[in-house]
Amino acid sequence: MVKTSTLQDVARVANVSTATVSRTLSNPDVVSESTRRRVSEAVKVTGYRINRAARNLRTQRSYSVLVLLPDLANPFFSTILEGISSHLSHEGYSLLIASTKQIHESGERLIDYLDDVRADGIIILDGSLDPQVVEMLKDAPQANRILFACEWIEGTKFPSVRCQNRNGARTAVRHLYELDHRKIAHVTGPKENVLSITRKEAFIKEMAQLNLVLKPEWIITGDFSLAAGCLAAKTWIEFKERPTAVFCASDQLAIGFISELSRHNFKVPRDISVIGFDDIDFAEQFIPPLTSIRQDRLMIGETASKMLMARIINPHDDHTNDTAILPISLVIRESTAKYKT
Amino acid sequence: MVKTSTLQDVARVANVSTATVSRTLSNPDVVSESTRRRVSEAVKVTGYRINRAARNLRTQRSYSVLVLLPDLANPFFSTILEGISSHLSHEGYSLLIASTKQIHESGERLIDYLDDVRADGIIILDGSLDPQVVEMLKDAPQANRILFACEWIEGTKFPSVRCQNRNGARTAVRHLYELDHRKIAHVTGPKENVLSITRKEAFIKEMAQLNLVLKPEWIITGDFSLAAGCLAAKTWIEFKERPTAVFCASDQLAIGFISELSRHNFKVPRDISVIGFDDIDFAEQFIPPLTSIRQDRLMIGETASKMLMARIINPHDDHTNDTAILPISLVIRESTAKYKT
DNA sequence: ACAAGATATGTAATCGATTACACCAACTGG
DNA sequence: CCAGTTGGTGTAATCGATTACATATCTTGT
Repeated sequence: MVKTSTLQDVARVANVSTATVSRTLSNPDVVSESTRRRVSEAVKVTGYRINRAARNLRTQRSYSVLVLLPDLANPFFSTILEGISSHLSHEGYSLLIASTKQIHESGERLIDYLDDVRADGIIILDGSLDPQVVEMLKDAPQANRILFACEWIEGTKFPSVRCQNRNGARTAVRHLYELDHRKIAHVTGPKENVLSITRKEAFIKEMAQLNLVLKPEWIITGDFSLAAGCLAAKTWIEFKERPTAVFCASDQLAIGFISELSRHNFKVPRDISVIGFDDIDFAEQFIPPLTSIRQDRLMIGETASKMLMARIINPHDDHTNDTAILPISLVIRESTAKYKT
Repeated sequence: MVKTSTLQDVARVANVSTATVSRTLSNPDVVSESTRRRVSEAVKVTGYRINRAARNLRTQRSYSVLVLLPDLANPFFSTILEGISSHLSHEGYSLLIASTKQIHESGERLIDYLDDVRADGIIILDGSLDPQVVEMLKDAPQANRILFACEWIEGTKFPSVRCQNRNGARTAVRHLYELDHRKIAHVTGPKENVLSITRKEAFIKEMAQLNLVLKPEWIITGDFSLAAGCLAAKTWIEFKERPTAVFCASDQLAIGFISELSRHNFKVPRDISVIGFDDIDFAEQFIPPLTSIRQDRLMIGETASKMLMARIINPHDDHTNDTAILPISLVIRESTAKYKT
């Protein structure tokens, strides 16, 4: 450990008290012009750097936010993180990361992060968290420093940031409908997942709205992954009556689906039109470039960070049920095409 | 802020001093069996949670490690993070994340992160950091708590974890050679990047070794991105004499390359064999599935974390020039094929 | 039976920043 | 000319865990 200079050192050099130095740094308006100059000079001379542990202890805050992901290795989250990170660092906050897997393994309780003065708030990007864990959080007084992003937990009061999932599903179906598709399948995310459920419901509703026939087997349960997309493709191939289009609940599913088809010499969009959800980076570069429902992940991250920050800084305002729902957009590329009989 | 119980509270309940409680928790062997039981009981009753800020202040450590990335949104890094994260959390350490972009923007100096007692160590995943910034680090006494992973900075003594970059390039060229390719191009990463340079040099050397002709224009400068891959493809199309195979310095380059070709009705591997580097998740699902040089990113992360931890815990051992070089492997898929005249 | 060591525990200083409170000087208005 | 206000600064307590040192009790060997 290397000795760095402390407030005391600065105070000595500037010939003022530590209180004055502290004030100068955190609230410059209350000190006189001349003191401000002397202190600034002293800070420069001594190379003073604040000791965060000391400040954290005294103020009972950590000036950092924890983000929980189900799986760090999933590229879907990285842009969201980028959004969170840039806003936090702008506010002088640090970003802590943990995966929910590890939380379970290590037996730590989520609330501990808040109790420990390790994090001032938590952003959860995993709606499939153990309900038991969430239950414990719900009534805790610290619960107002927790926020869900992308996913959320139905029936709880935690604030959340998400995209227009229903509208996304509706838009996808409409797009296919306008391309003259009438037999449309859907590959879902994980069975219990809120996103899966929301998108599936909206899909079914829109199909009904448009008076389209929807055979039950055309809804194929997946799990957002490439592998599940491959499986779904195999299912599609086996159908006697094949839908001419499919709405996949994630781009990864769509990409897996198309890959598997091409292994069996089917072509997209010649044999089937495929639309994904998310518009991940690869969607554009995939062959064929993937038509998708775009979520602005950077904005999701930023919005989440801003909302959480507001709650941290102003804990007594009533933020109950704050929910931000961000717009989606349809990005038309080459995996969908006019249906030709 | 919610009042949580402190060491004092536990001490009162267990009817011992705070010193004893502290010892019981951090060094159970030195207290008697009966005290241990009483304290454990008291901890349970009071719901005691350690206050990290207090411990950090007293011990002058933060029990956290900072990882610096050039770009959080790049999926290449996420698996490495997963590896780091799982090891750190296992050791009771927290993971802080920041992107080097922000470092530059905010004008913060790297060393500040260490001084602030915000991090006990730093893992840098960005070899293209401003040399000036690195220069400042070099002679600092805290320098032994910095480690590079994947990338590194030539000529400095910082320890690093990386893969066999030379061997990777050599293996790629060999693979193409064995498929009877004789005219082989190379798309590089960013000009100044150590990885680019290392792989390029190894590429050139191996071409010479095999007595292959290498026209200067066959080495196309890129930057690891999808977009650069597209550009490189355009360059290839323009060649009067087209190489029959290309070694791309990253999978993203390779995927961009192939995508662009297919937009111009070229087919891989019919018209050209393409091999990438990294073996990212998408490589397998791409069409055609990508032949690539595989790096075990999980292991890179874990190894980096372990090495750094050793230095943090045992700062006086001499770790100078520690370098771990992890093996690569050739993953043959369908983007490379026998050359047919 | 007693010195010397081992074992278990308590006392209190300490890490470094923040901030309530006290204080003083300078100014204002009647 | 003085009470009251304002602005600027200092004093010292405080946040909660760790740990050097002191103390007390118990072994053990001779």
